[in-house]
Amino acid sequence: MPAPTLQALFSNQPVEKFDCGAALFWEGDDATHVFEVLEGVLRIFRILGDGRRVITGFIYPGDLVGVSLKKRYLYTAEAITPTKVRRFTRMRFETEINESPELRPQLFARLCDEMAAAQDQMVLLARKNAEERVASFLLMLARRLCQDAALCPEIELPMTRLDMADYLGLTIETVSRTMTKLFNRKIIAPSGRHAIIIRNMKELATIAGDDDEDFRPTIHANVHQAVWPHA
Amino acid sequence: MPAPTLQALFSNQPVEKFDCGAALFWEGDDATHVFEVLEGVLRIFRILGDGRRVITGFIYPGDLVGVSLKKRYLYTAEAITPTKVRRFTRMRFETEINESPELRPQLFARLCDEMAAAQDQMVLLARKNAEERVASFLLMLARRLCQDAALCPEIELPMTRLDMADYLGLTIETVSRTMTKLFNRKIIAPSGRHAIIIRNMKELATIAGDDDEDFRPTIHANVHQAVWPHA
DNA sequence: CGTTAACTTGAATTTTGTCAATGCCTGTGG
DNA sequence: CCACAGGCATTGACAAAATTCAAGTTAACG
Repeated sequence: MPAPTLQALFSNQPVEKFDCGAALFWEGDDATHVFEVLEGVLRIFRILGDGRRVITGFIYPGDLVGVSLKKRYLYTAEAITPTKVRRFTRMRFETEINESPELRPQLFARLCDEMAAAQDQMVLLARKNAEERVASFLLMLARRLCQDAALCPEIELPMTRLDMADYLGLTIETVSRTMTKLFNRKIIAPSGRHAIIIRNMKELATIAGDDDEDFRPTIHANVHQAVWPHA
Repeated sequence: MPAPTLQALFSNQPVEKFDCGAALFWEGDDATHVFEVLEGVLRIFRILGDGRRVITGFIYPGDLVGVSLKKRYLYTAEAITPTKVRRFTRMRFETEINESPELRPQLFARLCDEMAAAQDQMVLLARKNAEERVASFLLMLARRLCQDAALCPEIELPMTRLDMADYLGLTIETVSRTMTKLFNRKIIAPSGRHAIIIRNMKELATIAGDDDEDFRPTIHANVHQAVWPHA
């Protein structure tokens, strides 16, 4: 018996295909299934009452969708490219996880990664300007798409500019202008509309602010001394 | 033997006190312990290289801190008010969780709640304006501090305006101005500097956009048809 | 009761969003 | 294989929202 992994768990399930724009599930649907993505890219998003859309993540092959949830899905998952997935019922998935001491920590680790990504995104949305957001985004893709980013500077952007905007909390125009600026500064180069080449990874990282996001213990200590008066 | 709960798990650990401004741990520290908060309020935050601060959450009694993590803490946790906590070593905590089929789903549920909160926050930061952000924040506190919000309209705000600003992705001035507007419109009333009274919960919820954040399936279907040209 | 930090308010500036027009891929059909 | 249509992306001019800078005001604590 091979070492049980999350991938292996799904490997006997039939493969399903989704076309561009097709939804795996909708926000508010009963959370009945968990999916593993084999091929393709998905966007997961929520929509406010007046139509504003927020993309909370992009899903790539190897990722799971629909795990970290409640009774109902908290977001819609939609294919950006032709996509292949395998699925489990939620109940069966939970049983399998619960019964396997090997699988549990794997799932836990994934949730922690997801949480870490969510926090990075909160930092981006709360305090980074347009240029920093776009740079951070491109850098994240670069890191996700290949381990040694220096080796494969070409990055595919399967999502539209509108997707990027709704992920970065910007408008499509601001994303476009910011990309143009990065092109002009030779930090990236266009490679068709849906790919770029990173020409200056170091500079991109500097702009993104991913360089030295480090804490500086001596400083914080007395800066933010909040006082609780009604003790 | 009583039904095992996460609270009970900590109940034999000694109680530790932290003063205002004291840190339980720093971003980047080895993640050695998990904490349960008994009393007080904490802020958890990260700092960018140039000093910009992002508060990713406020922690109240009953919450756990330091769980959803990697080798190192991803954020600093600092007491906003005099705080009492109990702690476990991470290792011992993991063992206990792993050995208890009752505790595991409880922890899992908490992580899912945390993930859901993180997504709400991403929506807030990506697409809501200042007024919506502040209203959402006050509403969240109201819901957290008492079940039936109508019954206890007074809400304590132990954090400073700067804390609120760094949580909401705004400046301290914008938070102040927005609060003033809500005061003038009689939606909330000040109760000292560190508490408010909600005078019109319904209106506050409308402003926050928490009313009808519902999906409208018929609309999305063909709106965001991204195309993948390089198939 | 005075000192100091926190908060509020105002005016000017900057960034990003909005609206509108143009340009360019991409996929389709001749 | 090429021409064309339609969506997507880019660009520009203007408007709006939030930030920045600069005083003032208030409230907590010694």
